Amino acid sequence: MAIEDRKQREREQMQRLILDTAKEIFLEKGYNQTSIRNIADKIEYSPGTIYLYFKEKDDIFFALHNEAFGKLFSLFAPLAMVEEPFERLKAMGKLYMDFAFNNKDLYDLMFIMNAPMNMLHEGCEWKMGDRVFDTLVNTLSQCQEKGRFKKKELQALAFMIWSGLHGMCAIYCRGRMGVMHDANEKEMLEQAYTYYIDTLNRL
Amino acid sequence: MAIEDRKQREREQMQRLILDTAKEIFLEKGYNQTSIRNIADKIEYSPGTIYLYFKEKDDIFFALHNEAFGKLFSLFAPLAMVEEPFERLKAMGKLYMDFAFNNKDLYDLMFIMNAPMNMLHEGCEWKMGDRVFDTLVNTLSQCQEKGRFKKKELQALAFMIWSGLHGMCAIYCRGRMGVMHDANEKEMLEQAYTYYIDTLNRL
DNA sequence: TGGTTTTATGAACACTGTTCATTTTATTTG
DNA sequence: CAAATAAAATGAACAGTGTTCATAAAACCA
Repeated sequence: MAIEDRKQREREQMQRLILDTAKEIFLEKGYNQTSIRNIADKIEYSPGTIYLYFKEKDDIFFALHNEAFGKLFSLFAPLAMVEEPFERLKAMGKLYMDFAFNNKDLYDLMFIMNAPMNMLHEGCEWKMGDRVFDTLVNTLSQCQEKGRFKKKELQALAFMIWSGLHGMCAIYCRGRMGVMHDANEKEMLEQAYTYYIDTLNRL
Repeated sequence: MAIEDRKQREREQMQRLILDTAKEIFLEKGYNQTSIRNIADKIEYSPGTIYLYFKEKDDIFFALHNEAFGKLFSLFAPLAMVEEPFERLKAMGKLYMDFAFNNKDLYDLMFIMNAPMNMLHEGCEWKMGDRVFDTLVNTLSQCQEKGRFKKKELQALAFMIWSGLHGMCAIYCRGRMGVMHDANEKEMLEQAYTYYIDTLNRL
């Protein structure tokens, strides 16, 4: 039935419209200012309509969180070209940090905010996080095959390595870099990253 | 005038009552459930009264954030006993991580949430953060005097080292440890910490 | 005791997420 | 094409939020 197809298409268009508008407001004014009414106003529909397309507010943010991961994955794609696993690891870390620096609010939504995680009901896995983490674990595994990170348990090692990057990004995103009083944030992040790579190199 | 003293005392008692009650609700039901009305109900005052003792809601959370730092500092106090700076660094890291694990919500309030940071008006320093960071920088400086961390810029090094710890704590606090599917969270944090120390040792 | 200052109140304002009876629009049937 | 049915959109209503402020109560001073 062609009508059903169109209806499905219209439904997806409406969801897109809501998501795009929500993202726009979110990136401009933050999570709290992105209210159902603000979204509804902007797309010229009533608030109730939004609930015909998303079960609750954080469903919208979960969807945006998923799309933000899509953006990160597309940045990671060229990494497949890098043969040497440790070189790939270093490039991946740089891409990860640059992503956080250039997309502060998206990074926050993906790795810090509670909103999207509240949508994962009990025992339900965080697919996007898993995918990033698996990529890291695989790379580390290949590093290990080449003689690096000897006798290290991969999960814990990956967790530690991820934490190093996330820590810098999270401190940046949540405005705690002021402890380095005069320092320029970007320069500080870059210098810290070189030290970070230094530690991985010696591990 | 003795009456003024009493009034001042009563004022402080009221502030204490509000803070203690806010902390109680916060630790039990989280930030969002800690509303002015919930606090007012519990202490049997009207909502408006709270605004006679705190300018706004996040003023209360800024005060709680400060007191949480007090708790961390008191845990750090025994570190002064540890002569060897690198040993002190390791002990400090362990205390920091244990604090986060045992006081998830307080750690969140101190190092992740936006609420208390919003109270630091433009150009106003984050004293509590500064104090922790300075402690770290000093310890690293002493490590350097003993020949460790050669040719490393202290601020950036401290930032990187702090980030490693904060990353693990933040991933834990914000429920992103599920990527290590079966793993026990506490065990994982401990193993990652030993690897982390390993990296510092080789730096 | 009377007047003044301090403290407390709770209604009101402008928001929030969410629900649901009602109305409008679209599709199918007679 | 018109009537009946199904789908979609509405916006008022509910229970909540932070915050303000005119009013009322209490405490203090003369």
